[in-house]
Amino acid sequence: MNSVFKALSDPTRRKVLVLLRERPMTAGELSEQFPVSRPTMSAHFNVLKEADLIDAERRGTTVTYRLKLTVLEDALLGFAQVFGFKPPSSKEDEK
Amino acid sequence: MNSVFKALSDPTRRKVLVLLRERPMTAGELSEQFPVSRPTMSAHFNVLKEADLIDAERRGTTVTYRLKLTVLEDALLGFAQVFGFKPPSSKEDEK
DNA sequence: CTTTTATTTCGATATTTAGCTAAATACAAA
DNA sequence: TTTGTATTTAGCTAAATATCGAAATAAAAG
Repeated sequence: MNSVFKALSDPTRRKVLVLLRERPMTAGELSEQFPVSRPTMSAHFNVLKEADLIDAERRGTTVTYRLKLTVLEDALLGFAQVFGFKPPSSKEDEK
Repeated sequence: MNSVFKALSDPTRRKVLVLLRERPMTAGELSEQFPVSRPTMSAHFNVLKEADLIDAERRGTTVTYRLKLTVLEDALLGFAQVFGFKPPSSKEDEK
């Protein structure tokens, strides 16, 4: 859980997670969204992998990253629960 | 919000927040709970103050720190909501 | 006014982190 | 098998962070 919070402490990495929320994306696609070099992005992907927040699958020359939602959810909600936070009710819930 | 996640990235600081969840505590009381020096703890308190997660009140020679729950809640649940996490239903909720 | 107690600031050091460029690797295609 | 494309690794620097002991500050007590 420490590694998860460490991973979340960088805004670039948080944004990567948000992007992956929609669909898996390749290292290249992700890198395009940020004003930093590809090696730097690769290092960020590694931190996220170490924290088990994403996983990687190689297909030919490309590597596709996928969000591991449950790990993120457990860390975030687990910590939130310690403080007794209730989530805001969304429109979705009310349907 | 970046400063909040930065603040949460250190286990000592997360534990300080957990301790303050029960009641406000002085710098000294908090420091006793950790195997680091008082100056180091003071630096951690500063990071938490910068992130607006705690506030300080001086009474005589002691300084009492208090958790600012709403700031923590907004950051945590705000981020969780981006991912559509629903919090686990607690026994409390069901009462 | 001097001493004691609680806490913070200062100054130094060690470690970690984010970033870069250049080089290496892994495949696919020609 | 050479070339091209995608990505990672290596090696580096600069900046940020965590830590310490010693000194400074703030307030109360004697």
